[in-house]
Amino acid sequence: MADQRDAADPGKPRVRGLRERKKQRTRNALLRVALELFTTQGYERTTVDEIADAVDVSQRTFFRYFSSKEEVAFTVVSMAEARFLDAVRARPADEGPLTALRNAVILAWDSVGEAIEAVVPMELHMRTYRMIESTPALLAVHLRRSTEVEDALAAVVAEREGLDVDEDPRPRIAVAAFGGVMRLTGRMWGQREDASLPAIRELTVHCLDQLGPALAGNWRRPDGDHGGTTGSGSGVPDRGQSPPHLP
Amino acid sequence: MADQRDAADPGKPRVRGLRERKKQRTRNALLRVALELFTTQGYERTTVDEIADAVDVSQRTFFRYFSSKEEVAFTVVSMAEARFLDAVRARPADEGPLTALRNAVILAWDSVGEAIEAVVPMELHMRTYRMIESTPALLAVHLRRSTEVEDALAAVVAEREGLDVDEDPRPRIAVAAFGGVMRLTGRMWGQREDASLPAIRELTVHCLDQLGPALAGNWRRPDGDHGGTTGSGSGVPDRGQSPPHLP
DNA sequence: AGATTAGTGTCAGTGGCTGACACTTGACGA
DNA sequence: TCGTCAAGTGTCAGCCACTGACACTAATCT
Repeated sequence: MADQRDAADPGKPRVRGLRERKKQRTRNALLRVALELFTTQGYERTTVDEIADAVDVSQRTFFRYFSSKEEVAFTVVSMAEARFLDAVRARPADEGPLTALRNAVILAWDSVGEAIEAVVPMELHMRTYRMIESTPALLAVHLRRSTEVEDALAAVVAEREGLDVDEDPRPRIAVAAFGGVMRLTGRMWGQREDASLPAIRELTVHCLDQLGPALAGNWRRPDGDHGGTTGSGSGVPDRGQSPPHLP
Repeated sequence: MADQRDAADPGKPRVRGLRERKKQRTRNALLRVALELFTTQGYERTTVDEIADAVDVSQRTFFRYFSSKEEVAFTVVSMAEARFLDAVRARPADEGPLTALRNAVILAWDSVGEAIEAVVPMELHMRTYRMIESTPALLAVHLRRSTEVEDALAAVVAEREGLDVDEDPRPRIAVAAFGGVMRLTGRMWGQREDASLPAIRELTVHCLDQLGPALAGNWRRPDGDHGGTTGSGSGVPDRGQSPPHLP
């Protein structure tokens, strides 16, 4: 989104005026205080007035920095999402869709880690993530935001494969399945003790590796492996006809 | 949820008192008026006062029937979800997970249709669904509700297969992938002209049938048709190793 | 008919969020 | 250096979703 450096910019004086710095400081203070309060008292039990008072600005000012109470909760998550999207776009064109997604998500964790740490301590972000997952109102928004990412993702995948997103449903379907697994991963991450970067990566890989098997026929035989899961009309009623006994 | 008939109850006098009937009438009036206003003026531009006034009750009364403005928008959707869950539970035990889900969703549409029509005209419900999909605040809630359904679904699937939902991730993953496709289907339905029951069924089947292929290796070959879509490790990257060149 | 109680209206108050307007304080040219 | 300009902020008034408390009306029960 907003890039730090300007066109004519030598060394690294990212200061660009007192005004700018003050703004940055206020914004960051609001962000940290908000997340701190959210994660300790709970999201609903924290009022915007409280956050504003703690930073010693008016409520009105809070809303000039963040368009809503929700937005501040997702500030850091947004950054991570943007990084991931970039990572997918950077994948070599010869990788298949799911391979590219998979590799991107694995690699992105590092870059994401840095970016986060530059704004809030990693530990605070993890607490925030857990809070989002366990607060219904925020979880709802989180899921909607995720589908927006998935939309962008589908567009990228479609272009890589030379398809039209609105013609061929496969990009969207693949991304939807992938997204489902990623959300599940996120949830498991939130419940875990070990939230280190390697652990996250491993968990991600583990879950993604089971996407294929999970969709294969029956699971009772350890590795029964039937040809077509749903595609080939093996155990499936043909063409949506012949509904077995009505209820 | 609330069942209509009592223990000792002959013919079909579902009246059980004037009070009860009045309540039912008020609730239904609030529901219809709300959906009508939402779909014509938009959700955000409709105030609870407006709804209450139109039914000639106080705002306070509205909130005694519906715990929030959102809830009234999802009343009918809830019913449909409940029907679908029942349909899955009713599937014979010998069907595989995805087959059962697929057959259930196909069959459920009929039963769902009746149930809806008993409360609001089908046409109003369809407009409502479109509104939910196109109103960010409602879409968010819709997605969260969907994941709750998916959770219940995962539990059912796990039990059918004799697995523990918290041990084996496959039920959740399969349901997540399925859910992703269903959400996509819902979205496509909302955008379509033809919203008839057969059309919905066909669309559903079509999308579900592509879940397997979409996850299979590469799509550039028109019908590479790998025997085991994803089950056989054909197009799927091998075991999560070898992340290509680091950034 | 009278006692009971479910259902409702009224009122006052909280919290998220917005528009309008006046004031303070960095930025910048003369 | 000083005044001008405008960005950033505080204050105030107000809308809307939602809630608790309490009094009142009317269906139900005895």
